[in-house]
Amino acid sequence: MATQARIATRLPPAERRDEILGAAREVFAERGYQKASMREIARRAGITPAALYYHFENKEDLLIIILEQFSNDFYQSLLSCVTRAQGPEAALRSMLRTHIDVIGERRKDIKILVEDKAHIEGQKLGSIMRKERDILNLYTSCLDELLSSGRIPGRSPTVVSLGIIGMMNSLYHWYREDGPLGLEELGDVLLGVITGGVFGAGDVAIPAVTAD
Amino acid sequence: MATQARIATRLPPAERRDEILGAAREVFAERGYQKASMREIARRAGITPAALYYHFENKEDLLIIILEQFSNDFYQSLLSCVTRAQGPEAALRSMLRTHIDVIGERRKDIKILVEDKAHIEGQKLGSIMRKERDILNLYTSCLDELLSSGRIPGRSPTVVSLGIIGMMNSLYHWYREDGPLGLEELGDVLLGVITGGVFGAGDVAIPAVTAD
DNA sequence: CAGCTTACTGAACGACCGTTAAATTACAAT
DNA sequence: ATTGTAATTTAACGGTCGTTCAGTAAGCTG
Repeated sequence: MATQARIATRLPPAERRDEILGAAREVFAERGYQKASMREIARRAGITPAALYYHFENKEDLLIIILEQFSNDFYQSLLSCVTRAQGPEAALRSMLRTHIDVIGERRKDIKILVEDKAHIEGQKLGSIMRKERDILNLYTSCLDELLSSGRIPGRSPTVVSLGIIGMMNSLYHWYREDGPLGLEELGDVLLGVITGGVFGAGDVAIPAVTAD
Repeated sequence: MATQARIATRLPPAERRDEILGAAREVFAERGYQKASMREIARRAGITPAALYYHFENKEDLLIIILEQFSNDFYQSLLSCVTRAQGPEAALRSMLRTHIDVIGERRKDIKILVEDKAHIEGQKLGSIMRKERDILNLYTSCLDELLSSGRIPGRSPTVVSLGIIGMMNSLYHWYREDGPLGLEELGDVLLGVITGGVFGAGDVAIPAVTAD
């Protein structure tokens, strides 16, 4: 009811920026970018709409910063899987686990990335889509290696990667923290399907060299 | 430049309705429901914004009708796969193929369903989500049968189904009609991954009873 | 041709939106 | 205490949106 304190407690720009970005992430994820209003973002950040424009250029700027931040983090997480893993097979497994973890931890971000990236106009969209392409390439080069060493059948790595990413990302639609299955169990199931298929046993039954 | 003919040629309501729904489908798919304007829909339908309200209640009404139509069609297509197939395994394969075909033919509809259904408020949303649940159930009961007859490993059919649907639906994001691979080839790859997994041979290598 | 219904138009209303300019306050340094 | 500046507010502009309503033209019926 009360419209809060008359004036916002003054904050160093870095902190205020973070609070605004946090509020924007929430509102974007809840309402979608188009329906999200600057007034609502400001309200949640505890400041006036006009104050947003002291810290950011405009609404699209908020979206861009959120998505660049997230897609970079996401890429780095997956990259470190490849770096640390011994061989493409272990790398693939590690990436899938990490992918699921990231979606669990940052569901709002991935929803915004998938559903609202299209509303970015101009060159900034390119930079984000390039990062997405980089993520795709992490999967495809993994599959390329497995393919050329004859450990997987000859299917288009790009299409397989896109399919995998599609399945992983679909998690944000239906995963509920209070659901019957935890993230790890969901990971077991999806990882099993991707590695072994519906009819295969998944992790257990892979006729691979590097099985544990 | 020219704002078109002064007055729209008079049309029987059924035809006009279809034209409006077609225009709405296009604009919703291109811009997203929130950014789609009634003025733009009217422009493409060749009539005045006000005329929309002679045929439909409001903007949300357009969305609801489009999505109810599509989700019903979608459900019926998948249901007929189950009906016609002999046994759950053939049914699953048939459903996957049909799923891919539907996405190829009605990419706009599925995009609207996935991205904009959340903007429907009230009881109508329930009816659409119920149809989506029905679609999910077609997959899960298929997997249930396979599970209870011991032909697939014991993974949660619901989670597997959601994963499958997620992978299938992701097609609408990246499938391009003028891309290097046709829909059928994409279907081969995805069906292979789902049935046999990344490491398995897919269709070919299934140790199943009803193989063709 | 007259009259009635049906499909559509023209014009506007009120609401909300992103954004900006100028005024104002909070705070650190002096 | 005073000043200077950095952070925020107040107030408003221009624009677009969904929607409404009174009027108008089209086309069938007699």
